[in-house]
Amino acid sequence: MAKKRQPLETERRTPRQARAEDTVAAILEGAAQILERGGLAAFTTNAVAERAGVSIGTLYQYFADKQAILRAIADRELQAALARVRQALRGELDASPEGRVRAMVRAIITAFRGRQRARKAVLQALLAQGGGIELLAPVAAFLAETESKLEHEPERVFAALKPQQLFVLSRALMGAIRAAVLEEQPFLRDPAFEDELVRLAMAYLASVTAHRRQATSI
Amino acid sequence: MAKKRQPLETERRTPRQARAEDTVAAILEGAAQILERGGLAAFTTNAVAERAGVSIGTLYQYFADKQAILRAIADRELQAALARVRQALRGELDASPEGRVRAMVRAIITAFRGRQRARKAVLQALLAQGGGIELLAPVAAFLAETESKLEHEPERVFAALKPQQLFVLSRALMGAIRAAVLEEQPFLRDPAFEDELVRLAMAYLASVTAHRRQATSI
Amino acid sequence: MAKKRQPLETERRTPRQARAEDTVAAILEGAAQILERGGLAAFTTNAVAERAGVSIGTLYQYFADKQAILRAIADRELQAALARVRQALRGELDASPEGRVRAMVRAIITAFRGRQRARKAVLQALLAQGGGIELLAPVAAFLAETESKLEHEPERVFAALKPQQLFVLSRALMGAIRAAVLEEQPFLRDPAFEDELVRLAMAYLASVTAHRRQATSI
Amino acid sequence: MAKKRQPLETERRTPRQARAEDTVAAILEGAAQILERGGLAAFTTNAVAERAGVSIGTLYQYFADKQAILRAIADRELQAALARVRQALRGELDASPEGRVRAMVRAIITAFRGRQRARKAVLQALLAQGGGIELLAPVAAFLAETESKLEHEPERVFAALKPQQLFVLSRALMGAIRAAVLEEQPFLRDPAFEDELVRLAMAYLASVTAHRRQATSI
DNA sequence: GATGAATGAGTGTTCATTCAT
DNA sequence: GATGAATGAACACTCATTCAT
Repeated sequence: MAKKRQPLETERRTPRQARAEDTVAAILEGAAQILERGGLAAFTTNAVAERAGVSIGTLYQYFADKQAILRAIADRELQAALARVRQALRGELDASPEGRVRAMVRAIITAFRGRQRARKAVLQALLAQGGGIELLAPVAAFLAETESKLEHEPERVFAALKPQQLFVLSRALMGAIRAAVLEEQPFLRDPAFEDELVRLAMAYLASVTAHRRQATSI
Repeated sequence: MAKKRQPLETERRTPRQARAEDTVAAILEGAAQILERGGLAAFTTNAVAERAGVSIGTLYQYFADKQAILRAIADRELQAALARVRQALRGELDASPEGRVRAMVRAIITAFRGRQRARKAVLQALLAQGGGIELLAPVAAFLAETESKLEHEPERVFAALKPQQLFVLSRALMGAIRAAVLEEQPFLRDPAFEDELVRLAMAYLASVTAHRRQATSI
Repeated sequence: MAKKRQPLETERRTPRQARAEDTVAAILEGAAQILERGGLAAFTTNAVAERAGVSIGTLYQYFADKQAILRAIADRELQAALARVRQALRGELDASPEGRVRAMVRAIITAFRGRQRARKAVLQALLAQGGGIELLAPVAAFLAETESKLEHEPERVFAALKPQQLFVLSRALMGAIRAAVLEEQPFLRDPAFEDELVRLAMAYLASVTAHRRQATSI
Repeated sequence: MAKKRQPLETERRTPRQARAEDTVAAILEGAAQILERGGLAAFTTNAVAERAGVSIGTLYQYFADKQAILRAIADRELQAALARVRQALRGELDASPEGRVRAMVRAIITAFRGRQRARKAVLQALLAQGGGIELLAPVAAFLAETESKLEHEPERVFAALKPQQLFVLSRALMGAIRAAVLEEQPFLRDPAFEDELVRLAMAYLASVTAHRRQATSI
C-alpha cells in the first residue's frame, strides 16, 4: 500500500499517475543511456529529453534542473546497489564472518559492473557539486544493522567497529574497487582481486578485534 | 644553472624571456586560486586570465587549451606531493616498517591538506578526461625503490607485495583519505584516523607476509 | 498542397510550426541583407541573428553552422536564378538556335543583377569552401534536356557538344559575366555586351559543328 | 639603372639593403608556402613570420598589414605570369594568328599550374576585399601592344578588338581556365582542352573580323 | 499536461597588431 | 633594426531554461 517510490525533494511534481511514472522512468533511463555512451559531456537536457522520447518541456515538469536528474539517477543506482547487496547478504547471514565479508565485497564489485561510464559520470557530476554521495555509507549502515540481528556476538564483525573504523574500512574497500573501475583495470573480474579485498577487510577486522580484546583484558 | 622549469608538452611556447616565466607562474597560480574558490565550475579561461592579471591572449600563448592548464597544475601538485613524501620518508628509512608506513600515510594526508578544492577539481577534471593521474602510483614506486636499498630483507614490506596487492593497498589508503577529504571529515586531522590507516596497512601487510610464509613452509 | 520548402540537409531542425518557417525565412533574409551591405567580412552569425530579429540561439537551431546559412542562401539564389532562366527559355523553344542562346545569355545576366554583392559574397564563400559552384551545371542540364524535346535534330546546338566542350562554353560565358559582375562593369546592362557573348557562343558552336561535319564527310 | 623592383604603395619601407630585400623575399616565399599548404585559413601573420624565419615584428616593418602581403604576392605572381607569356609569345611573333593564340592559352594554363592553391587563395582573398586583380587584363594589354609592332595588319588579331570584345575574350578564356583550376578538373593537362580553348578564341576572332569586313564593304 | 520554438549569457579560442626591450 | 611577449576585440557556437501555444 505504501508508495514504493519515495518522492525526492528534487522532483517538481510527484507522479501520481501511471503515465507520469513512466515518463520519469523514461527520462532516467534516457539519461543513463546518454551518460553511458557519451559521458558527462554528452549529458545535456535536450539530449536526455530526446532520447527519453519526451519534449524538453515535459522533462522540466518533472525535474527542477539538470542536477536533479543526476541526483535521481544516483538515488536509483544506490537503491539498486543496496538491493543487490541485501540480496547477497541474505543468503550468507549464517555464514562465517569471512563469508559475509566476501559476500559484501562481491556484491559491491558486481554493483559496479555494467554502465560503468554512467556511474562514473554520475559520481563525478555529484562530486563536482560538492555533494558527496557515498554509496558505501548506506551499505555499511545496512551491514551493521543486519549484524545486530545475529545471535552470537562474536560474529558481529562490523557492529564491533567504531564509526571511524567503519569509515576507514568501507572507504578503503570502495577506494580500491573504484580505482579499479575508473582505471578500467582488467583484474576487476579476477577472483584473486576479490581475495585481496577480503584479505584486507579480514586483516583489518582481526586487528581491531585483537586490539580491543587486548585492551579489555588489561 | 639548469633550467628549473622543464618544458611540458602542454606548453605552446617555451618562455625565453624572464617575463614569460613569471607569466606562466601567474597563470598557474591564478588557476589554482580560481579552482580553490569556485571549483571546476568557476574554472573558465577568462576567469583564470583575469585573476592571473594577464590577457586571455597571453594565456593562450602558453597553454594550448583549457585542459593544458589543468594538466600543468596536476603535474605541479604531483611533484610537490612527491617531494613532501620523499622528504617525510627520508628521515624514516631506518625506522621500523610501521614507522615507514606511518610516515607515508602522514605524508599523503599532509599532501592533501591545503587547496583541497583545487586538488579535488583537478582530480575530477583529469578523471573526466580519462586521464588517470594516480598520485599513488609514483609514491608506491618511490617506496619500492627506497626499500630496495634496505639491507635486511624482512624489512622490505612494500617490495614483497605483488603488483595487484600493491594496487589494493595503495588505492585502499588513498580511498579512505580521499573520502575524508572530499567529505570534509573533521577527523582528517585526528591522530586516531592516522592510527587506523596505519593499522589497516600493517594488518594487510602482515596478512600477506604470513600467507606467503605459510605457503613457503609447506 | 505539397510542402513548399524542401528540408535541406543543412538544417538542424525541420520546422513543424508555422512560426519556425517564418524564423528561417527571417534568418535567410537577414543574412542576405548583411551580405549585401557589408560583404563576407560583415557576415557574422551574431550580426545575422540580430538583423533577422532572432536570438543567436534560434539561428543555431535551424542552421548547423555559419556555412549552412551560406549554403541555404546559395541554394535559394540558385533556384531563383534557374527559375528565371527557365522562364526566359520557355518562350524561346521554337526560336532559332541563336534565339535560344541569346535567351540563355540574357537570363543569366539578368539573374546576376540585383543584390550583386550578396550573390558575390555567397559565390566567394562557396568557392572558398572548395565547393564547386555548379551554378552552371543545372543550367546546362536544363538546356540539354530542353533541346532533347526538339524535333529537328540540327537545331540541337547544346546537345551536340561533348562534355568538355560544354564545360568550356559554359565556363567561358560565366567567366565573362562573372568578371563583369565582380568588376562592376557598367556595360553589364549594355545590349552590345550581350551581343558579344552571343557571338562568342555562336562562333564556338559553329566551329564545333563545322569541325564535326568535316570529320564525318571524310 | 632603374630599380628592378618598383616599390609598392603597400610596403612600409623600401628595402635599400640587400638584407632587407632578402627579408621581404623570405616573407613572400613563406606566405606563398603557407597558402599553398593550408589555404587562406592557415594564412596568419604569425604563421607567415614563423615560416619566413623572421619575427612578427620584422614582418610588420615591411608590410603595413596582412592584406599588403597578399597584394605583394599577387603582384609578384602577375609579374611572373606576364614574363612567362612574354617569353612564350616572343618565339611566336611571326607565327600564324592561331599560333599566337595557342601560345597565349598555353602560357596562361601553364601559369596556373604549380601553387594552384596559393593562387586560388590569393584570388579569393583579394576578391573578398573588393579588389579585382585581373591577371588577364595586363596580359591582353601586352598582347595588343605586341601586335602593334607587326607589319602585316591582317595579322593583328587582338589589336583589332574593341575594348569590350577584348574583355569578353580574355575573361571567357580565363573563366574556363580558372574553373578548371578551381574545380580541379583532370583535363587541365589534356591537350584537347587546350584545343578547345584555342578553338573558342579563334572562332570568336574570326567572327569579329568577318563582321567588321562585312560592315566595311557595304 | 505536453510541446518545442525561442532565448541569451556565457564559453573556449583566434589572430592582427603594438611596443617595450 | 629586430625581437617576441602581450593585448583584447571579436568570433562561432552551446545549452540550461522559459513560456506561449
